[in-house]
Parts: sequence; C-alpha cells; structure tokens
Amino acid sequence: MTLHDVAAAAGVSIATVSRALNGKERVSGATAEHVARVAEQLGYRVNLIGRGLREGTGATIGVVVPVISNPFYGELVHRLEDHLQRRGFDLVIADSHGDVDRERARLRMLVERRVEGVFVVPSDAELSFDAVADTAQRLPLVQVDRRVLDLDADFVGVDNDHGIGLAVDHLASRGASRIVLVSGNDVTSVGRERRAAFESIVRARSLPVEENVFGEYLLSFGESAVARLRARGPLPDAIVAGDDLVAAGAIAALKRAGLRVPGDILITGFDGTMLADVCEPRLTTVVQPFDELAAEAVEALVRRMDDPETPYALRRVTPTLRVAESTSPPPGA
Amino acid sequence: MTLHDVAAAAGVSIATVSRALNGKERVSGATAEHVARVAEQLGYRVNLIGRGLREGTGATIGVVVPVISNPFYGELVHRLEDHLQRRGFDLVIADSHGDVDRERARLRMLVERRVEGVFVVPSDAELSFDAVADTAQRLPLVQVDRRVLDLDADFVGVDNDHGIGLAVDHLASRGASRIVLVSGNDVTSVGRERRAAFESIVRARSLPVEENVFGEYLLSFGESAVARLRARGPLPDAIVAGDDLVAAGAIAALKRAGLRVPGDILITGFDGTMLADVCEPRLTTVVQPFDELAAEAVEALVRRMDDPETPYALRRVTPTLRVAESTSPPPGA
DNA sequence: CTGTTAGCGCATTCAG
DNA sequence: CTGAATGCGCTAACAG
Repeated sequence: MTLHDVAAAAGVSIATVSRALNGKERVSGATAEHVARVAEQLGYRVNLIGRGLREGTGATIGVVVPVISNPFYGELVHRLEDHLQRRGFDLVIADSHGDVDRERARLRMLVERRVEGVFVVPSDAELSFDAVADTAQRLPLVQVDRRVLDLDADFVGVDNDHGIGLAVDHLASRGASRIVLVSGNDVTSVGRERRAAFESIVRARSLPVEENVFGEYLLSFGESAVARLRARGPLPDAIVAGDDLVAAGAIAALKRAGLRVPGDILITGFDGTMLADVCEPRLTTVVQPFDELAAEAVEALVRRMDDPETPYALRRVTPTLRVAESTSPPPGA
Repeated sequence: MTLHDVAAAAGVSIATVSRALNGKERVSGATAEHVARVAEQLGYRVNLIGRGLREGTGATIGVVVPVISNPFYGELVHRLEDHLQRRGFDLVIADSHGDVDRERARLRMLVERRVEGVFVVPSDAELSFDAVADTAQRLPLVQVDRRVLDLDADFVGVDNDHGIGLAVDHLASRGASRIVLVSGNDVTSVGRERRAAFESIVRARSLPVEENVFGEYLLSFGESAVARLRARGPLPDAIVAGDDLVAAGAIAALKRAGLRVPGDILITGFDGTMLADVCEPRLTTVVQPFDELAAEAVEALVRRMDDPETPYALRRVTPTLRVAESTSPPPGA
C-alpha cells in the first residue's frame, strides 16, 4: 500500500496524493477531500522509511541507558519521552546492560539509523570514552546523569556536591557523627562525584573520617556492604547510601540483623525513586528533580541540533532533601 | 558520507563497496581489505534508512507499554530486548502512559516506521480494541501480559488462575480464613482475570466471601485501599494484592496505622519485582517467570512473522510462589 | 571479480 | 492546481 496505490484508486498522480495528505501545499479542496477519503478507505499509512530517505531525517531521538529495569532510568526515560513528544520527536530506547561493548553497539545502531540526536548515560567514566566521543562527533549528543571523563560534550546531571551535602548536614543535625558512605565505585562519574563530595564535606565539617564502602548500584550491594560494616566492628551512627537501591538493600540487611532504623543507625538514600517510599522505614533521600533533568537534557539537545557550534555546556540541576522516617526521630539526642 | 564517497576514495564502484562491507558476496580479498580500510578511515556508517527502503525491512521490533517507569514493565522490556538482540532485532520502545489515545498514536507510529512486528500491553481491555486490532491486521502483533477482549490475536501472559490460587491456598494454609482481594479494576484484562480467579477459588474452598477492593495498579491505591478496609470494620485475616506495587502500598499503610504484618494481617503480592524484596517485611509474592514470558512472546512473534497464517495462540506461563516474611510465621496458629 | 543500473516510497522541483 | 520526473542511499540483478 503506497502512494501509487492511492493515486491509482483516486485517479490522480502520486504528487497530488502526497500534497493532499500532507496538507502543506495548495491542493483543491475537493481533490484533497477525495484523496483523503480514498487513502483512509485503503488504510494507507505513510512509509516513514521512504520519507526519511527523501527528507534526510526521521524526527527520532535515541537514548542509551545502562539498565531500563532500574527505576531511576525508567523514570528518566519516561520524562525524556514526554518532553520529546511535545516537540514532535519519537524516542528509541536502547539498553547497554552496563556493558561497554554493548553500549558501543547500541550507539552505533543509533548512528546508522540516522537519528537526529542521542542521549546517553555512559556506563563507564573511562571505558565509554571512545564510543561516546565517536558518536558525539557524528551527531548531537547529550550525556545525562553520568558522564565520560575529559570529553568535550554536553552534560546534564544532578549537583552531587549539593545533594551529598544535604544528606550529611541533615544527619549531623540529627546527632550523627560517625557517618559512612556506602556508594557506587569509581567506574561511574556519579560514583566518583558522590565520593569526592562526601570526603570533602566530612573534612569541611571536621567529622571523623571513616572507612567507606564502594561497590555497584545494586540492592545486593547494599546488603553486602552492611555485612562488611558489621564485620569490622561497632556500627557508625549513620550511612549515606549512594542511591535508593543501595539504601533499600542496606536497610533490609540491617533489620535482618536485628538492628533498628533509625533507632540504632540512620540512613539516607539518593534519587527519590518510588523505592524510597516503599522502604520501611520510609527513606530520607536526596530527590532528583526528574522533570527538570529531562527538560534540561532535551533543551540542551535541541540547542545543539539547532546550532552544532554552540559551546558545550555542563548543566547541574539542584536536588532537594525529602526527610522521612529513616532519619527521624534523632537517634541519640 | 555515503557509499559514493567511499567508492570514490577507494577507486572502485559503489557496488563493490557495498559487497565488500557486507561480505556476503564474492569480492577479492585485496579489494575487500582496501575498501574496509578506506571506509574505516572515512568513518563511513551504513545508512539504515537507505538499506531499509531497499530491503523493505529494518530488523526492528516495536513495543508499547503503559508505563516504562513501572518496574514490572521495565523488567519485561529488558528481557524482551535481550531475546530480540539474540535474533538480530532492535527494539523501539513506546510509552502509552496508560492512555488509549496515546496508545493509538504510538502504534500508528510503529506501523509507519514499518517495524517488523510489535508487542503491546494494551492499556484498556475494551477501549484498546480498535487500535490494537487495526495494528494486528497490518503487521505481526503479540499482546503481552494484558490483552484486549474478543480480539483474534496472539497473546502471552501469566496464568492468573494458577497464581491467585497459589496465593490463596498459601494464605489458607497459614490459617487465614477471611481473605480480601485488593487489586486492579476491570479496565485491564489482568484485573478481570485476577478478580475472577479469586472469586472462583474462594467459592471452591468455601471461604467466606468478602467485599473486595478495586482500583489502579499504583502504590497509592494500596494505601487508600487499606484506609477503606479499616473504615469498614474489623480487618480481614489476609490481603491478596493484585501486584507488588499495591502490596507495598498496603503494607506501608498498615504499618503506619500501627498494625503488624504478618502479626495482625497477612499479605501477598503479585509479579515478583524488586519491590517485593525491598518491602519490610519482605513480601510473599506470586513470581512471574519474566525470562520465560519474554522468550515465549518473542517466539510467538517470530512464528507469526515467519508464517502470517499460523493460528492465533494464547500462551500462559506458569508463576510460582515465593514465600517470605509477609506471610510467616503463621498469624494465629 | 567488478561495474552499471534499476527501483524501494516519498517529497519536491519544474512544467504545464 | 496538478502531473511528470528526479534523487535521497542502498542492494541485487545483470553484464562484462
């Protein structure tokens, strides 16, 4: 079912059908209506492949995330799609499974599909460099949430310094002194930034320096981290978890060990996903402004699509603290 | 950067470049190597739009889900992508936001993109009929998890009868007699099926018939449902929640009301998402075999793509019960 | 083994 | 206002 079929059935040329259906050029009202009716009756649907080849564009944006099943990325993708729809773009989602090779393959696929632009949450702060850099030089690209080190490319992410600061200061105000960071390792930029932010603020506040625990952003890591903490002596006053998933795992492990939260130990999360509300006790967490994050990312991409020469920008959105039961009432005070 | 550019730079014809790069037809080893090197150096990437137009296919599958930020669909999409990758297909994901109009628009987009086939989780058992039926008659389509009523089309979903049976029988074995269903309403096929399954088994086991509560598959519904239960008198012995999200919401509301789970009331979930492990107490839940579900869905789609005349099939995968703290130890026994 | 050519479906010149 | 013709990038005949 192509323009030809419709043209034949309507007794006009394919050019007229194209014009009538797209309504951009002048066609007689009668013809337009007639063509529309015939097309409708035949169930004609424009072939976006044909149009794409002709037009050189398909109004499609791609996004590569590490794990779509992670609630954080699910929410992020959801918002990105929302903002893109409003601007008339479709979103193609690709999952890298946190694997650099797969990430490279997915980015390549998007390039070959000739998408208009791409968002990427790099899986590795260093090893993702080549694939992301190569893609960025081929088409408009915006890194979201995580970034690759030393890469000249747009980036939109949360202000981790501020977020970690909110968590630490809140815990301190609740009377915690010995605070341990349980977070993602240096593989991701987010892990690095949250670690640096934490160490810096601990120094600035003259808090005791603890031995922190690093791993992956997984529920299971939260659990094993608690095991490690318990094995090495008296528990700290509080845990700053690298994200909600880790926090949830830590809470579960603590309670299984007979410890009370917040009675025996305080804990904070990061992201503000639905997991924070499901935890018991509800998790005090650093909330990312998802919608703003997505909106900024889309705007950055559109800006670069409009003007490829626009200077690269690193944009930070500001998180807020949502206080819940996991840090109240005060433990010792 | 097209075949022409590479051909010119390599001093051969575009046909030779195409052949050399695709390696399907016979090309002299030296030429192939030379062309590959030139293409590499020029950073040539095949244009999938051009190839798609020529080949009439782009090796792409589409999927429309109600909410990608729901962990259940996140996990499902994750698995679908996995199985499709293995067969060389890319996956385009579209979010209907649970809205029928949006769903129609997204399905239309996939048709116009000329994807090879589509998976859809219909947002409404009745109102989704037109859009899904229209799409199904245009290209291979498999309904996953939910389905549209009275539609001749493939479907792969969980055996809700069996799943609800597992939950009810387990609760009964734990001493529960008064069991209430808190689940999705009749808008979705899943809601209908779980309700029917529940009512049927309650009759079969001669359990007291309670007034069940229906709403949406949301955390907030789990909470409000508990409020409604408490308002209407003495709590039942147990709650069978329609999914993990609702169960998590219910648990939170129960505990906030000072009730103990499983001490005062037992509760089961459905799906087996990560939410079940995050709940406190951990949630006893009916686990969907995600990987099998995805594998069956992909197989059903491939079968229909290979032979459009193959008879429609309704396939049910069998869930299992994962017992955890929310139903143990026994409440009264 | 390699070059020439046609045509996938479409939007858009350029004529009329 | 409408039709004929062109070419987007690619692969598959078909020649050579």
